[in-house]
Amino acid sequence: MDEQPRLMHSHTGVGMAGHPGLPQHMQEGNGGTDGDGRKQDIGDILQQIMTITDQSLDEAQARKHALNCHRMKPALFNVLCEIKEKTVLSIRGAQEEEPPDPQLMRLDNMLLAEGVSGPEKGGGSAAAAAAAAASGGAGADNSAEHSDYRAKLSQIRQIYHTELEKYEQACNEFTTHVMNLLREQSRTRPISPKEIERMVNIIHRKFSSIQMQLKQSTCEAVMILRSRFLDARRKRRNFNKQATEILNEYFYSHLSNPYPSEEAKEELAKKCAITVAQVSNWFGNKRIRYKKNIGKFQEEANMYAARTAVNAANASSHGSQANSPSTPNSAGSAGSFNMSNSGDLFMSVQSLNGDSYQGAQVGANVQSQVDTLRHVISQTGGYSEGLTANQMYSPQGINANGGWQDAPTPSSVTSPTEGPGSVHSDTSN
DNA sequence: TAGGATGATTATCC
DNA sequence: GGATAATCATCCTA
Repeated sequence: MDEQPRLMHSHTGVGMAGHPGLPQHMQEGNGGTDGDGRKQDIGDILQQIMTITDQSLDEAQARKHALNCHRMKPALFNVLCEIKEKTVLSIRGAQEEEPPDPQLMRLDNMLLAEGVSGPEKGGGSAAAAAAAAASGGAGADNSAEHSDYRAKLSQIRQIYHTELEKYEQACNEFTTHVMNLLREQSRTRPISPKEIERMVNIIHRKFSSIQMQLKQSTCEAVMILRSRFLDARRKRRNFNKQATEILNEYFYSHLSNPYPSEEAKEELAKKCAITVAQVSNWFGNKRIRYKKNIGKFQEEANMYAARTAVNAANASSHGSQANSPSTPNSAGSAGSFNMSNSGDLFMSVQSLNGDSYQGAQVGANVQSQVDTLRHVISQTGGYSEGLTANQMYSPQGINANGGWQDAPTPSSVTSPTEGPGSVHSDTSN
């Protein structure tokens, strides 16, 4: 009991005496005989607390009960809470104000953008659509992959939400448990609501770090899925025969300047049921491959030239249809465009095997040219540089530098046609 | 199954 | 920004 005055002094020195937040009955304890009595009470309580650990369990329990029932306990408890709050918590509180984790924000944003978190809006169909658009592929072919992507994304979303729910549930349970424990303990030691709140925050932070791992894993899964989906765009499908023929017809009919305008590309794309980007790709590939191996493409060129000639012959034999003829494409060709202004197609025509176009409708004059040219070609081994005005087929569009000659870019696939029989070369013209 | 054909992608140039 | 050239990846056919 010798220590009692020292202890009291110590505590009052910290914040009891004259403390603005001190309860009225405690403040009154600074003077008077009643005050001396209360001091004695508080000293008593503190002494009991100090010695409680030295006692046996039963004794301690009994002492705890006695302390809990002590008439000065609430007052002392409040003071201790206040002291605690003003020292430890105020310091920690300042440190707790942390900015939001940028990594977590990135993950959240990504999950939101991919349609994994946030309200369900088609299971990330927007992302899939964007990916499909980026691929430039035709919609029909992508639809299967698209739905597959959505299904897998939906699966990821479901797993994510299930796990997230589990985490949240566990977090809530644990928080409740800890809060109950603290409330229980707050009967015997000063635990303020603020401290409990702080503890809850700590728990939430711990669980949110676990959630971040979940979010990270989910993001990785989405990225893998996305990359696989985008890789799928490399899986190409050959264009159908009809589309290839339409493109080839245009290419060989504009051989001197095989650079379709945007309009022409759009129209070709529409006719071929492919995208404009695919048309551009096709022409890019065709130009380079044609230039690299003209000889190889000669037969093909001849074939398309023949078709044009047939077209011309048809036009000729069926009277003047100069204003609206269409290229007699291969059977079943859905769309065709005028090849008339396509004089690159040589003065006359040649069939590869002689049987690809020799229909009854071929005009006699054309047939005659065919025969003549077939002869010439057979003598020259195909393409002959010696051919001049009546070149069957020549890489006339390519200049000495390996580039294409300058020629007006056709403004449209359906360019105005020339009169029947005007199958000629741009260069010769 | 090998090899050519072909659509797509990428780096580079103008 | 569009064209070219090289290359990749897949399709197709003998």
